[in-house]
Amino acid sequence: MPRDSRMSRMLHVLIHMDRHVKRATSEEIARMLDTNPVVVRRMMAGLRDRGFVTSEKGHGGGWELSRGLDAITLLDVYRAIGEPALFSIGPHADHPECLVEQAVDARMAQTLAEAEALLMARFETITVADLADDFERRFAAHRVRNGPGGRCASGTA
Amino acid sequence: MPRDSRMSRMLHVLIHMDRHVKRATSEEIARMLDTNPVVVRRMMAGLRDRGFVTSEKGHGGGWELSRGLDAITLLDVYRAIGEPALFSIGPHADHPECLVEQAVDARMAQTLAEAEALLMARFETITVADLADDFERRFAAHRVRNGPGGRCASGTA
DNA sequence: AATAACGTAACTCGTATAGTTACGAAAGGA
DNA sequence: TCCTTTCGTAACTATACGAGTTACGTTATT
Repeated sequence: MPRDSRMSRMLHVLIHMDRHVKRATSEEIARMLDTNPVVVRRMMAGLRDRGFVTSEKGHGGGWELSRGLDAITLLDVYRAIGEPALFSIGPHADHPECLVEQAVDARMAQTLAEAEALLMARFETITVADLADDFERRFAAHRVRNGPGGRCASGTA
Repeated sequence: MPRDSRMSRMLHVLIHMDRHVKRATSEEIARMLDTNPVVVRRMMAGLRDRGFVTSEKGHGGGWELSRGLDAITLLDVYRAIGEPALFSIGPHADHPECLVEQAVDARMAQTLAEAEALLMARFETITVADLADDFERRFAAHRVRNGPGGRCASGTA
């Protein structure tokens, strides 16, 4: 399993906030993600700084969406969590002056950059609302199979 | 710097073996990569198992290319080192039954798979000989700037 | 005031590559 | 035969970074 799951987890949270909980504390979100409130605050700080969610302290506080899911792209979320490294493979400058190493690493960098550009282009096109629609389709199919039930098959949020 | 540099390093070694050293011990290769002979043997074991290089024990032993660089693609090398994980981002199954999580992770997986397919297609197209040609062009330009000199600007191999 | 919540620093944990040590096996030379 | 060179490999340590945890401060509501 890849080491960095922040993007996936933040998307998960945003959809739950839109569909199910409206305002949620870090504690509640932590239960959705099966983790700790501190991890949640850390991951969501960037989303707050960029205006996708707001946080309120004190009684009745918590997190709230500050715009519609159709106004948040996957690229927005990727940037909000700090644009973490995409690839786990890459160069390692053993002898930076070696022209062989330079040639190899330049091609590797260029090739990875193409893949990165593709990913960024996709991320820019897909909104969180698109993912929420995917969820609705799965949910409809789920109701056909299992009959009417809770809003989330997991019962956790 | 990405954590896994095996592919880049193996490409570097293959080109040096073709152009400069023909037969090299793990010790010599370790110096090219500024590392340890054991690390070299570990990384090259897969290349040997797939027939791209041979290893000989004892006096006068070492590593040797067993085919031309134009018969080795980047995909061959990627596979030979064990097809390591490409991406450092991805899902994290917190609540596998949650339909929201499923929807998010399915899209993420699909998008990453597209980028992976692009990379694999590129890797399949590019041969190590292409990288060696890149090196030759850099070397020619280097000689124009600095006059005739050693075969490798680093002097390390 | 007391309580509920976020904000954040600082530390530990998990995991995978990289690096190191140690030792065995094989090949060739003296 | 014995010694040296070299690969093969297990096992351990070092490093890096996201994730998880603890602790404590701040703010807002009751």
